[in-house]
Amino acid sequence: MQSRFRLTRSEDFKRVRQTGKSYAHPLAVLVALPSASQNLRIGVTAGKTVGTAVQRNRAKRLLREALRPLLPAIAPNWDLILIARPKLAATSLAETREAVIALLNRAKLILSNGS
RNA sequence: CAGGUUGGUUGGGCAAUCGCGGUUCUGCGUUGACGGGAUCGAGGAAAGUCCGCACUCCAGAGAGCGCGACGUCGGAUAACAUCCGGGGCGGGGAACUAACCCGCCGGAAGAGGGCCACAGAAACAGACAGCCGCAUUUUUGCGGUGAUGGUGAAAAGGUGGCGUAAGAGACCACCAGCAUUUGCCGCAAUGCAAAUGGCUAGGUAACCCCCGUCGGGAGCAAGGCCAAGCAGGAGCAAGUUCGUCUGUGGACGAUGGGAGACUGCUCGUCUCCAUACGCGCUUCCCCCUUGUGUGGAGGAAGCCAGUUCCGGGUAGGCCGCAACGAGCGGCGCGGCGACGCGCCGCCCAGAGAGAUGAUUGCCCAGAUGGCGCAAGCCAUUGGACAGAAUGCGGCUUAUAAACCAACCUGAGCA
RNA sequence: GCCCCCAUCGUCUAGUGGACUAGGACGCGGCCCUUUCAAGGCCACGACCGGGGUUCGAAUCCCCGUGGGGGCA
Repeated sequence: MQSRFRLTRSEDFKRVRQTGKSYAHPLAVLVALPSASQNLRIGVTAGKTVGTAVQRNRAKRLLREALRPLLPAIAPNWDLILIARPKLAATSLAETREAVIALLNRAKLILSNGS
């Protein structure tokens, strides 16, 4: 996921967190908000409750890697935030991917149900 | 060979595919939220933020006070509380003890103050018991005594003698310790030796303090710059005349005026403003009136004018800031060493919600199990602590395991 | 990232100039009182964040670590 498709500005995060709709999962939380722009933007975040810097980076990399093959199937015009939870640092990529797919399905953001 | 100790190095390797960040080059019937190539991309601790610097801003005539840090000697260094080499004391390490390791280091004689609970007579000096002398009403008073008892973490140098009423460095010998002087090795601390002195001086300065050295304060969210806007501030400046039309409110034109921009200046050109002042609008006060701020009269204050300049702070963007450095690697020289000097070569992460990940194969340590006398073979498993954010030098803390070198002790062989 | 502060029973705190077997309140447990409950009374349990050091002696002083909190024009 290239950086221009990420959420970067602090106020964007604030807006999505405050006005978006959130979906919870034991491993992560998804917050979604329809956006005015034509493109999908995704922010991945891990707070201090996840653990040390190594564990936070690990959690964010897992979420990005789990998200990467799903990107073409996700509906555009959305701003998304994925928030890591403490258990995520100790899980595998396959479990993370299942969690992300489940969250996206619940938010009805996956366009083609091919996979 | 066994055991122990210290120092150093590494911190899995190679390959393939997909993906990410920086720099740079580049392609185009499609200049894109486009594509392609090259190259670089975490650590020994990046961590804790405990010290020291660089750098930046603020303050400041100079100096001092205060506060803080440090304190054996010599050296290294940009600097340090760090490092190297030496010294002293205490502790650990085979209950002694080797290599070696750990901690501490000015001053309590030489300024002064404070504290030393409980116990004990007494904590730096005041006699509880005991001993001795004198007096005495025979059980007390006065005096001497730190040699004895017990207390305590600490009790007036120790042993022996002489001496005495009893005792005491009061005196003597030896020992321990202190100060001064001299000599020797050493740059020095220190050590060794001798002489002399007074014979004794408790501990605590990680209590205040004294002496010496150093430090102005804050920290890259420092700090600098930029576009737009806002808060705010400052300057300048009014209402000319004439004509036409008219619905009498005004509109248009001309002339002149004001402010500004362009320019080095003038001319010139351009933009904006004004002749909005009335039966005006807003608020307040007061009077009359009304079902009612319903209607009316009066008074006060404000508005009906713009334009130019200056101009924040936060958020945003750029710089600081990632390629020239207390830089890295190699070689040589000097030094016991920390380190320094010279030559050659190299350019080596840099974001700004934060780039290193995923999958697969082979190999390398390691662990477990099985087979084997052994070398070894097979299977399964499996890679510590941990992620740069202004940079650097240290310290401290976390860390699976491997390799190399040196030293010590013991045993054996030559 | 940079810079500060704090840590004492389950909770809130006192003690910080060394003497402590660490005090108090609420809570918890037991007993008494009451017909019972509450209130009250008595008793008990219960802590110096961890490790080193200085000192005769450390909650206190010094160093290192751990955890928590706060600030940054």
